[in-house]
Amino acid sequence: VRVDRADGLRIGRIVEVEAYVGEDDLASHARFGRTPRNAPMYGPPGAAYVYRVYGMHRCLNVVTEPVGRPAAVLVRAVEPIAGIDAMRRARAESVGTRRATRVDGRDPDEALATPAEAFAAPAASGAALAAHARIAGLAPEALARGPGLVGAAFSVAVEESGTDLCAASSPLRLAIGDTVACSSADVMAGPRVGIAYAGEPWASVPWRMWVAASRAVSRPAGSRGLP
DNA sequence: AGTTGGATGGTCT
DNA sequence: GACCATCCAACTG
Repeated sequence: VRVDRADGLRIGRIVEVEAYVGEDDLASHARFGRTPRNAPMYGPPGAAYVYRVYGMHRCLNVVTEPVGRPAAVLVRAVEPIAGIDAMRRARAESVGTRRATRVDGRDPDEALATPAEAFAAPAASGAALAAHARIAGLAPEALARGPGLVGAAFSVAVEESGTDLCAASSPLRLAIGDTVACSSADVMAGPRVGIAYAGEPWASVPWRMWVAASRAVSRPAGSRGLP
């Protein structure tokens, strides 16, 4: 995946995904049929489906099936390759604006006007400064190690939902990388995360897949620190 | 190292 | 009005 934003190019290798296929998949956003939000899932493959979760995080999906059959793959983790500083700034901005709002009671748009200011955050609260320092110290593999973190690191916007990820003119797109190489033996599969509500068989079907050797794969809460 | 609760607002019943 | 395809900080031990 690669994104061309104002502050430069960011590129990463997708190392973890989850598949959501069809309206009968009770874990899928398409389980209620077509709605304004999930409409891109019913559109042409290769498009983005971006949605907001828990009121704050953005998740990036890739539409995968022909028109009329709703399906998408959630990008759960990305191994940064280029634009790592920009990813750090984007991560700090997303956390910094939230903390500035909550802690200082300031308007987020005024509190941290630019990504650079967000990263430096000289006027931010102690809590915001701590968050920025933490992100500055993260290993590159930890910058997009989770679906919400991918959205933050690549500054994915819900307004980009439905855009073509395969067009060279798109700021956000998929591209064939240098290290495509991955035999099926290098890829592990297991149940999808955070969808227990769907019930069986959907809660257990092994449609989460990840590159076994990658250190950028997400970890369950409680074992999130770098080894 | 593992668990818990808070943030936060669109989306769908 | 309830529910999240989540992350983080603060807490326990």
